[in-house]
Amino acid sequence: MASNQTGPQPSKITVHDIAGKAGVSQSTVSKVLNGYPNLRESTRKKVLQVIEEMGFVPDQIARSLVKNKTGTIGLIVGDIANPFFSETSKTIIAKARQYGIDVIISDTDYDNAIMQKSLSAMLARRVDGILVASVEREDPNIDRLVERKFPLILYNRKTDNERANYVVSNNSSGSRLAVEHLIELGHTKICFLSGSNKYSTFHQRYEGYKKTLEKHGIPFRPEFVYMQNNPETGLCGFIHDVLRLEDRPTAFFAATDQLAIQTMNLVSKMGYAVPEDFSIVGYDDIEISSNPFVGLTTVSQNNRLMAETALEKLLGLINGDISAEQPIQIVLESELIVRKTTSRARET
Amino acid sequence: MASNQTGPQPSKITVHDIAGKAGVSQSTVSKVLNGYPNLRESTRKKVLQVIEEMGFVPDQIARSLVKNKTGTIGLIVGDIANPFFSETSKTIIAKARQYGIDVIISDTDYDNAIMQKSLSAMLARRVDGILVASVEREDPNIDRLVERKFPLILYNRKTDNERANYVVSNNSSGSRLAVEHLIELGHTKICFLSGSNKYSTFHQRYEGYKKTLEKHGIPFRPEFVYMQNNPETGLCGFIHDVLRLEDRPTAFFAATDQLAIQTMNLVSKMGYAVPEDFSIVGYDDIEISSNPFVGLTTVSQNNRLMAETALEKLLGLINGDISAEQPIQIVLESELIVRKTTSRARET
DNA sequence: CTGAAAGCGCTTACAG
DNA sequence: CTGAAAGCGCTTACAG
Repeated sequence: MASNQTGPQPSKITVHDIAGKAGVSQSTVSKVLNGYPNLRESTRKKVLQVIEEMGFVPDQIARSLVKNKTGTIGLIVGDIANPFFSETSKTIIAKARQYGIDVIISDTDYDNAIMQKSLSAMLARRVDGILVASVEREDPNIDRLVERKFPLILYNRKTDNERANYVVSNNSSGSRLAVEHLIELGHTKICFLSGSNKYSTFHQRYEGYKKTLEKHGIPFRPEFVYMQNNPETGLCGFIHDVLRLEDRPTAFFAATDQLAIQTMNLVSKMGYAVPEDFSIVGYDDIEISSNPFVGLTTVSQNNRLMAETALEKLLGLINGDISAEQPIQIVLESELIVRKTTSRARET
Repeated sequence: MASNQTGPQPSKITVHDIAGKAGVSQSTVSKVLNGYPNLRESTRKKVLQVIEEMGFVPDQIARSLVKNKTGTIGLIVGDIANPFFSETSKTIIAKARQYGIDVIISDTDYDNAIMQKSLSAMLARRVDGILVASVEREDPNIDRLVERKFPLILYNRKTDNERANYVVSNNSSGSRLAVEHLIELGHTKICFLSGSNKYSTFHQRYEGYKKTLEKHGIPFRPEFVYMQNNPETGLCGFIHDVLRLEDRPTAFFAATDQLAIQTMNLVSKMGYAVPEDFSIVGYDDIEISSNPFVGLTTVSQNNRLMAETALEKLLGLINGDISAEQPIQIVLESELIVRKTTSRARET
């Protein structure tokens, strides 16, 4: 009976208190709480009334312990300040709330060590399932969860593990859309600007770029490819170098809107005009891109659908509506949005 | 002994299993887990080894139940897709992780009903404390928590409740910076564009705008103020109306970068140039604003500091390092960042 | 239709 | 230095 140091904290009222006031047993209170059917209507009423009067809210921690289910899921993103992640998180959080489930969020900053820690913290906290928005193509921690058949859905990026559940968009065909648009405009010297190959998204966008060139009989040129692990540092140097080439590019296809916008900034600082001197296509259709001041031509993924699908499948897995035997593997199509950063190539 | 429907889920290993293998009692295992000092070094070693071997991770749910502490906090934002909220969330999530505490996130979409539900869900889930990034000036649910002295820190926006803990920036002086900059450039006909008055941020920015005009002997004109509850809908109409006035404004001070950028778009569509025809100042310094294509002059809050301070204070409250007797009320200063959307007024 | 009892997986006095 | 026991706040068979 130590005095509570936080002061007049209304000392927790429990199912036991309700039972007392209502003149029933704990079990009965619990049964009304859980919608148990065979209860006399009058006792249900009475209990409900006392609960209301005392403002009782059952303790989810205790409930979780016995039910072996917490009503929480984990959400792991690469960078919540990146619009793609925050927009999909918003969808997931809103939808989860509708189902009464809470989300524990983690931001890995694309760091494997943090990913691992987040995963194990979430498991220790007994989340019912996990959504991962950014994995590398190889990730042993994810493999372990897949093997255990722990409810897990990767979205946006997937691992190479063939048994993993994922909801991604068709990055290869997205690239094809972008590159063919450029080709139709008469461009043949097209640079590819991208993030690291260790992510399936960039890997596939890169493959799509190469295949599309090949399909149209355009030679692939390694010196036209920028695919740094650290996309922020070297872009400026790359652009300068590639523009110094005798046979320089007339167009840039960036695997990311952020990269596309940086490129726009760089070339305008160098005195060039977009799209007059260079056509630029991005990928992602983040919010800024549609801003009239930017007007970036880009490949748009259906973020909302991706996030909703991922959550829906996860919940299905959790409550057993969906069998965990067959991996869930969903590929969404993307579309090209033509705005004002692309135009006909000057020299054909 | 029902067969587990999820299959070869490695049936949960407990402190009891560890105790068995290590030849000690549960209590002892628990003691090494909790760093209890008086233990023979050899038994500690032994237990640690078994834990390692079996890959045992203690169940946080069970631990939370008995410790009456969950190691989680709640984070409530108005709109995670808004850069201000996602950037501050990132800071909070990262810092919380360093302390080993998990964050349950909620996005209210500025809806009071969702706010209330989020709050009670978090309490039921027994979070150790709550951070709220967007409250209205009046909020009875918050008042109740304040009265109970539940660990709670408001940041960015605060309620009118004088006992509430908060970390905000000085919105009034931020406005003064913006308006005086415009006045120095020779502007006297300055519009104020803002979100709803029901938020302390906008309320104070509005007050700052009015006071600064007054201080400089410039008459306040109600027709120059746009302060809709729904900022997205009516801006276009307002701009058109105000520009049709005989004595029309030469500058716009927007209480939000988003509003400022929308205004830039609107007036450019109408054929005007910024800053030649109109000067525009924003508030927030979101990422796009520094983009060379936008180059918005704006008031910058120290988001990172605000978020860090809020979390730090919350943790202090939770572990009792900070007394809950005196409200924690911190006001951070902001600065003006002059870029290229403001210039000298044409007609003086 | 209702209640007594056991138990979820831990921790914490209390004894020894 | 270590263990037996009680308990955190619920739910769930099992009896009746």
